[in-house]
Amino acid sequence: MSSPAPSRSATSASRAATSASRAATSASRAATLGDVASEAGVSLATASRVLNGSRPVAHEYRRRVEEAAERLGYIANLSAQTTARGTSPVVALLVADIADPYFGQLAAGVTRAAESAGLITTIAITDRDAERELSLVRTLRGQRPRGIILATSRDTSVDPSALARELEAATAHGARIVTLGAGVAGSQVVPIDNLAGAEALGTAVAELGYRDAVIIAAREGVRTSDDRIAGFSAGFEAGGGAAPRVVRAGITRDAGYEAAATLLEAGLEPGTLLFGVSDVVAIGALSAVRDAGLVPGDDIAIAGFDDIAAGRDIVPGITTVSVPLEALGAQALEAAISDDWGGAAALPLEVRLRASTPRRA
Amino acid sequence: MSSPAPSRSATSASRAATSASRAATSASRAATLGDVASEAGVSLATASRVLNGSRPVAHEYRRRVEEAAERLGYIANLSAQTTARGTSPVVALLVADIADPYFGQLAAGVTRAAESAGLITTIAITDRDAERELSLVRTLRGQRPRGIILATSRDTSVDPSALARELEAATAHGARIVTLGAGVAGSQVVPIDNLAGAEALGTAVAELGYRDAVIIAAREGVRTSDDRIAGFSAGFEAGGGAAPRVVRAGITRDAGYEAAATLLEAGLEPGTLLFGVSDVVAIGALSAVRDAGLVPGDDIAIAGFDDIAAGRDIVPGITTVSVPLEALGAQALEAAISDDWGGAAALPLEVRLRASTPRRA
DNA sequence: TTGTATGCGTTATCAA
DNA sequence: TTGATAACGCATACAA
Repeated sequence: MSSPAPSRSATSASRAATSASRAATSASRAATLGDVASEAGVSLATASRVLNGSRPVAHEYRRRVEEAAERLGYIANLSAQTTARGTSPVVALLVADIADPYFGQLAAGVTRAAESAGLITTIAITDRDAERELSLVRTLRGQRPRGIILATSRDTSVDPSALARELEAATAHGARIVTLGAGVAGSQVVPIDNLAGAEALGTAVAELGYRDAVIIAAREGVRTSDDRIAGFSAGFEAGGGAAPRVVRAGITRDAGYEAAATLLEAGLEPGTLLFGVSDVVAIGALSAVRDAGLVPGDDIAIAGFDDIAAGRDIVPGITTVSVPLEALGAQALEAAISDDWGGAAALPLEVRLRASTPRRA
Repeated sequence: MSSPAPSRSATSASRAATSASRAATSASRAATLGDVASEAGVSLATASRVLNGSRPVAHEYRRRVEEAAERLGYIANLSAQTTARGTSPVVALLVADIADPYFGQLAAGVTRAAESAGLITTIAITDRDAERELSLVRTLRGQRPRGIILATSRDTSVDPSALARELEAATAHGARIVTLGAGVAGSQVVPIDNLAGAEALGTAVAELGYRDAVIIAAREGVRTSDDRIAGFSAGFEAGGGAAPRVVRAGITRDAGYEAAATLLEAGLEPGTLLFGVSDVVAIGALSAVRDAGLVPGDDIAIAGFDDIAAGRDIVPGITTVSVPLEALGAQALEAAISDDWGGAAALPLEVRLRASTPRRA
């Protein structure tokens, strides 16, 4: 240990020392491409070429640059790269509420696909507020993202022109706009056939013998909600059910709970079906039914939409329509980055009949 | 309509025309600060000063610049700003799995706080893979984020030095590192007192009369899991319970389900308590108990940890320890951006006794 | 108060 | 193949 290092390793030893002292004072400054170049004794251009593999570089130089970069812990400055290249490796994702499992699963799909495409995902939350969405798109536009994925509620009661303008501007920046579900002008859309799915559900529960249904939905204008109302009603009536009554509550678990509780207080015919326009709503409703001392399924039936993972552990199992959230997220990313995205057929949604809607005697 | 425009508005009319044609051909190029400056007839510097309000600018110029920016739909290029300023308005968030409600709630807390601080959140998923985490930190480092928040499992069986080096490098770039829960070298830590919380839980259930418990946990080395095991065991034994057996499964709902199913097949004494180290695990276990034809709570008791929102609708209610996820996320963001973050006391975790652990006769 | 000029870290063009 | 050097879009020190 006290013997001098063999001369062969003298160089690397001194380099290690350099690197160590660098690390010690490293709170100072991050290594730049210039640092790498001079450390390697080559020009800036050559270093750049090695590190992003654009053009051929002699083996020796390549090696020296790579070693220097390694030694310095060099990582390219993304912002500088972006300004120089004029294109950034980020996709922006707008969701209504990331704590909602629906959007969580969606985000997982987007993020996973993005990462495997070497892209970075930026996420923003609209809290279901159209103004907020607008301002967020505006902000995100500053990033010059490769794509913007809108997984937020379309609200038909809000003038879409402001958003459209903003999105058009983003398009001018080279971003590709993708909307999930109900599309928006000038965007590619990854369709979700809420109408057909809800109709199939309506038909299925009518076939089970239900004749009275109340739909717990979002305020009028929320596209997804409205489509599911329309689809369900059509299917339900076609199957012999009465026209469902619609209660405007909201699209959260608590909204579902409150709405159902209120309905129950006002008196609800046993055998009535409560259809929550999303699983979280249905789950809330189910809890309200139980808390009212009734048996969900037997006394009051429940159905939802989405088939979120969290629903698996609810008892009774909730009848719902499965939506392949992660796959849709991946599809959205695909649409956002591929040059020749021919559009996609809506992925099939499947009705899942479970114990929350037993066959009526 | 066919009459000529009054001369007063000629200018603005022609500008409108210009702007319109711009919009028409707008797929071409995004407006830059230079465009705004020349449109307003001022220098680049003046335009810049107006738009980021740094220094005083004459009213007239200010107005012209603002109007020009508005007309052109100008939004500053964030990358260019970042390279020029040397600091970026982004914080990076690393989570194990964004589809997991635990991380979803956490992410919501971080993102909300970030937005209200004018920051953009970048999100990445480690899938609980330490190597992946390392490479993600490396990638994110390229963004020169203001802060990096690690909400991923610390794994004591993995050599932390590589990650530490990477984080140190990020620090050199000016990023502040924040870890949630078990800290990592060189980072600020937003503590989660898993040990104390679990101990309180162990004590509480022992007090309820439980004497036998099995802990369903992650593989050895996952810090959060290990802490909860240790804490629970200590509390349980202190309260008179037998030393709990530990089953290594995983920290997902399915892992909880499988582990519990296996345990039940092998035979489990009635009155045994199953403690899942997180609610998702406990929820899975609860379903397994039910699927085995037993009554969760009465036959086999269940307890979890986290008090995730999705647990509210599970029946029986799951005894757990509440962790203020959103608040912790907000706290983490605070730590990541404030210059004088003095550290924080661990937020109090509270035991919530529910029907899944009835008092034993 | 305004404008000029320089710099930020990269990439890409053009000679050599 | 390599190296100067001019962009990229913006911020800012300095001069006017």
